[in-house]
Amino acid sequence: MGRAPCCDKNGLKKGPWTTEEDALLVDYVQKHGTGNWRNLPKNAGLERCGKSCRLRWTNYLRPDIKRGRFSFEEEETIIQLHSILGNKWSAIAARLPGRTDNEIKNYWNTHIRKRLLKMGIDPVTHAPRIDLLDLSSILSSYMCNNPAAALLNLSSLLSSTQQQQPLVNPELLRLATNLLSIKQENPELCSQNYNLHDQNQLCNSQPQNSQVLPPLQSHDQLQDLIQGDFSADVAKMKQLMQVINAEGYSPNMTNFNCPTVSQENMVHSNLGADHQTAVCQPSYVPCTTSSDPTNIPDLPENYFQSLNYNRSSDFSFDSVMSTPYSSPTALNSSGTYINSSTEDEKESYCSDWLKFEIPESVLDINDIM
DNA sequence: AAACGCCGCAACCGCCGAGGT
DNA sequence: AACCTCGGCGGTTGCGGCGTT
Repeated sequence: MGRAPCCDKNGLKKGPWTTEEDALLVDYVQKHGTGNWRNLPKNAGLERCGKSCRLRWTNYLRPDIKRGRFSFEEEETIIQLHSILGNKWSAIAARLPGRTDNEIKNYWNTHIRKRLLKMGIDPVTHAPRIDLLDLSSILSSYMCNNPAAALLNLSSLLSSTQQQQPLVNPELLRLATNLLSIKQENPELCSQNYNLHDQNQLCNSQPQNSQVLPPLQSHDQLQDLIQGDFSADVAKMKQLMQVINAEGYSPNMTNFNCPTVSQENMVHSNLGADHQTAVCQPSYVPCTTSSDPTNIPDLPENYFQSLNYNRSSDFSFDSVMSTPYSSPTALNSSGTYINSSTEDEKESYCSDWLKFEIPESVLDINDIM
């Protein structure tokens, strides 16, 4: 079966449209309307395939097409809709008058996607990148004596790194694996030497009380048990945990099974084949626009909790992250994102466009569902 | 001024589902 | 049921413009 290629290799013209061709197409459509695209080029005197004509018309020549730069509101809408609809460009376009799916798709791929990546936000899931949160989840699971959860997190992390580009620094993964294996093999040791102290320190204490590291006698015992160069790993892990802890990195993060999506941000949708799919409803964290990097706007109480990181966090993400195909730009000490290119500077209203409410007129969830 | 590389966007490609015969 | 046409969609490509060296 299958169907013959629309554009066949029949000597039909391909490539950019000339103004003459545009004029012929516009003239024909204005007189006869669209429909039966296959016969249209012949009737209009065009040496193009119908598909090419249709695309040219819908993406470029249609009179109601709005051209030019996307407005702030349009960007907001696109991002929000994409978080719900995914790459359903036509569905997104249907809610943006004057914009075509192709245009939105291009704009997403060339601007928004890159910007989200730079901010450490996964443009697919609209959640903070897993390497920023899952590793911390593993670490906290470990430190809170929950090796099962830690292993679960770690295995999912490992499988994701095998399928795609590595999202997590392999060295840190190895470190986490090492610690987990120690804990598995010697639970009593770990509970003696880390758990008693660490559970208080990491799970129950306030950040400001967490500067003290666990006693180090465990270190020697660990080395006795583990042949090889593990001391550096322990030191690194301690250092990492100290940073996480001292900086108040998510004191509530010990039990998040879904580290990137809070319950209040879940929207139930029946998009796609699944009848009831939970979809992330993101609420992004604004960065600051002003030159003052400490100027963090007031936010709802649960704003940062929804992302599972603390407002005061300046956990050094870059130190944890490897750099997939598009490496995020470093956060500075106040969580402001540092843009380097002129284009980024030009578009550095990144702060506000990350926090928004979508107009109900644009997004009627009933429509989508 | 020329060469080079990057980026954005228009256009193409291949697949799918709906509907007709 | 099988086959075909058509419109539509998402992913990808390739070219032209622009900035940098």
